[in-house]
Amino acid sequence: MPRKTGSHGQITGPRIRQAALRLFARHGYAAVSMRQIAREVGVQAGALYTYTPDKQALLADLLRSHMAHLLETWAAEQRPDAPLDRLEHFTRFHIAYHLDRPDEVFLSYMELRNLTAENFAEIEGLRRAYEKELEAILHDGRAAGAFAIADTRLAAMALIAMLTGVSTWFREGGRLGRDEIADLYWQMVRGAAGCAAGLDAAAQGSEALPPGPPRPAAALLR
Amino acid sequence: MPRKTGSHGQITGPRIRQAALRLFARHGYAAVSMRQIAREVGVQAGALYTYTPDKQALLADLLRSHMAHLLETWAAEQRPDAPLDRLEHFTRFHIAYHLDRPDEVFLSYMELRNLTAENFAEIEGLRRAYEKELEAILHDGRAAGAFAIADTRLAAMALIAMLTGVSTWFREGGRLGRDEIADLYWQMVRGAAGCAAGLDAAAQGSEALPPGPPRPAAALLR
DNA sequence: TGTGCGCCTGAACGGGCGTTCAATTCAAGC
DNA sequence: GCTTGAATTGAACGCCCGTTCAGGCGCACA
Repeated sequence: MPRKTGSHGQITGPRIRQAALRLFARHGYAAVSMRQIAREVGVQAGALYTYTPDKQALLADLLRSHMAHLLETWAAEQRPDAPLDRLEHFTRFHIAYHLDRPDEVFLSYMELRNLTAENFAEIEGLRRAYEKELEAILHDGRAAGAFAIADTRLAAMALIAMLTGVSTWFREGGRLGRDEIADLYWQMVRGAAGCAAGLDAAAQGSEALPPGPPRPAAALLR
Repeated sequence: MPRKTGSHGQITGPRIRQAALRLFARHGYAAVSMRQIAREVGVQAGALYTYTPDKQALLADLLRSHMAHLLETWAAEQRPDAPLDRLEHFTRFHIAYHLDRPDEVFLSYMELRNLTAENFAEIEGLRRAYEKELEAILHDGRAAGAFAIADTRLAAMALIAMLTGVSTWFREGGRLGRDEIADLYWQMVRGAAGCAAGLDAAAQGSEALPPGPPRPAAALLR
């Protein structure tokens, strides 16, 4: 069983996945060819098939491992007990995780439709599991009287959509830093959850950034 | 100038746009061929080029007319004066408009990256204009002391992301009706804006759908 | 009834697609 | 230094792509 140390297999495999992730996220699954991916890796197109059975499996693997890693990372977090703290924890975790992985996030939201039915069902299941994590927080918090939420399922979908949206406009080095953004989103999430402390804290927030003088709203983000 | 009444030009043109919209939204711009569009219309591929200079212009036209129509429709709305009413009006308008046009919405969010730089700049400008409409509401409302919003630009992006997200999970005939959905989203928007009346109304909302007994959260939407 | 033209066909163009595979390279183990 | 087998090449397969264009059809007008 020769050829172990000098073997490129341990290197080329990840490089292919990395190149595919970048290109799929930038141009879309259907618009990227296997030859483009191979060129990015510095290899001929045929070599890709040592590492993936086909293009579809390459996409499915990327989405599956992104969702699995998200769930694992979330599961490994230390969780607070109080309803409000749990919600804040989820909010800040979600934003930080998504800001760190713009390509993965983009891919996971855009390319679900390019999965075969079987792969779609699997990835969709992982996404549901993540949504259920937030829904459980909302549900428990409501039962404890901490949140005023009429429908926890819809609220979970709405909040995740709001939070994930950050990665569509965030640019490194833009007007707002990561911590600032997390603070601002948390303020809105708290309010949307109808939590009792929301108003006071929001008032504090708008003191920190005074509401009176209309700051120039044009030269904004990106 | 013969051939007027029996001319198919008035029919085929719109049919091409309609077919392209449906197919682009379902499968993605890059994954749909001109031949597929033509087949859907019942015509040969070459005939498409009587109505569009190329595939890119077809996409750009669809996105441009969607955004333009959105802005026109919004401009034609009767607008209330009070900050809270303005925000509610925008919220319900946005949800109703987007629920009625799932394909257009999907396309406008997914295919921006497939536009040429020139087309992208134009469509992006229209989208900015729409975002500015919400931002103005938030800005004025904050100045009037009705909202507790630290950053109106971020808040506008966050709220639009949240509201637009409805079209990713809404299915006709699902668990929640349109009016119910609009009510629930409005409740969350009001809270996120930190508006003073938010808490009371949210409490009312969770009376209407009692928070106590954990309703089955599984057989949910779609 | 003939003419003009809007509309559409159907074939063709050059090129890129996903995938396969025999042949080659080359380092590790014997 | 020979064997072995993983890694990779490069050519080939059949197919579909976006786009062009000469030609023909059929209706409104003269």
